[in-house]
Amino acid sequence: MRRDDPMTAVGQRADAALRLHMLLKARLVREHMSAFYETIERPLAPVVAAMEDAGVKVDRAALAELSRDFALRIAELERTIWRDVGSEFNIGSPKQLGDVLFEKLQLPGGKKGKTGAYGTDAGILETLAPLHPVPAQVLEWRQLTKLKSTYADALGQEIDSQTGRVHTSFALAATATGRLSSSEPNIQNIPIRTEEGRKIRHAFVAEPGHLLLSADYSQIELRLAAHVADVAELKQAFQAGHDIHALTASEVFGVPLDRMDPQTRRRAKAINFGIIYGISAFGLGNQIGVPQGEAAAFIRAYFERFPGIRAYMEKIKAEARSAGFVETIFGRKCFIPGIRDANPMRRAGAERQAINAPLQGSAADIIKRAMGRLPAALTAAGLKACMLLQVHDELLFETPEDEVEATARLVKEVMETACAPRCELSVPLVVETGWARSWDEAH
DNA sequence: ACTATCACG
DNA sequence: ACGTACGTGATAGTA
Repeated sequence: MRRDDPMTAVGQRADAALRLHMLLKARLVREHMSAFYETIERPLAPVVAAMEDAGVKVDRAALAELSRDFALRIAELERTIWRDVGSEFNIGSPKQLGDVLFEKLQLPGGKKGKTGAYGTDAGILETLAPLHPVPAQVLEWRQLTKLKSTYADALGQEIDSQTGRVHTSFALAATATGRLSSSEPNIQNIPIRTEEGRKIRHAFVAEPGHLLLSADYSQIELRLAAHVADVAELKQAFQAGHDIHALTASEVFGVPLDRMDPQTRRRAKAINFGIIYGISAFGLGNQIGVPQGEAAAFIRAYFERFPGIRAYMEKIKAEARSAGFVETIFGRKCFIPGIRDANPMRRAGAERQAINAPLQGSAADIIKRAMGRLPAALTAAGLKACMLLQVHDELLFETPEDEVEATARLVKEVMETACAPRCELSVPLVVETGWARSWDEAH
């Protein structure tokens, strides 16, 4: 474009967008991704735009009260920690904390990382907790400062003073697997796992006369693993609605189902997570607190019971090596850049990505497909529900109180049949729904 | 700008 | 011997 071209700035932008469109469309055709794009991605854009525009109501006063409560408890913990250490220091400085724990208090632990700093993350502090009161106090201090700074304070600043709502930005093409991401503020990492954290989630509420409806896929990635690896026993367990972690525990550890204990089931659950992540003995051992050798034995036992899973992992790694990418059930390509790396460690990391990406990515395809269909389905049913948020395997709606049950039934149906008719699964998808005035109670 | 940490699925 | 669980984003400290 010449500088003296009479075209306006707006016209130049439109021209650039048109050229970019032609370029990208040609690439979609060349790579046979047009149908995928038109089915999954393009219908999603207006849906996500409407979600961003709608926002979600957050109780500013509740967050402010939490902030004050957290501040008091943080200050008290700070005094206790300083007293037990015998000096004042910045607890939020990993450097100073490392010096305190491993030099001043002489707790056992080593340097690590290329920076030569002491590690002080939650796993390490948990290991040290039986030896001294300070590590557990620091863990609680960290939890409360996280909740205060990231959620009670920063999230509170994002609330629109007119509407009382927060409006996130969803990125549709930011991740390697096809998931959405959320930022400014990120509403895909709102606390839920601890009682204190749930107090934050409790501040996400419905307008008067309305309810928040949550619908989430149950164990979707594990179901997809059973499907793509074609493991008869796992598929049957999902078809029968059995407890999959208990079944895994029974098979791997030889404990009869009617005598299953929580500890054994918890280990099996960690193994199942490991399968989705592209399991390693180090990672599993670290997660469940057993030596790497013991974890390796668990993995061997698992593969003996479910040889189809191992076969699938070998197949998908070979596919990634030859093509440089793996595919989801709807045909999305997930590129695996390090798969031919000469460095064994980096290559192993890429192999875990190759195992995980089709599972995480297929789950992303499925929920995107459901999201693309839901607005029209709701309208056709005469329901006024508004889709607000997506958190990877969960959708959150705001509905008039008297429509919530009908909406829940419709949403569940659309989500559970999201694969049809293009790619039928050999395992059922199950969606659980719940509703309440607040997001935490809707679960 | 980078690192460590931690919130979520 | 090495040193890793998969995918994100926000905050505070460090340099």
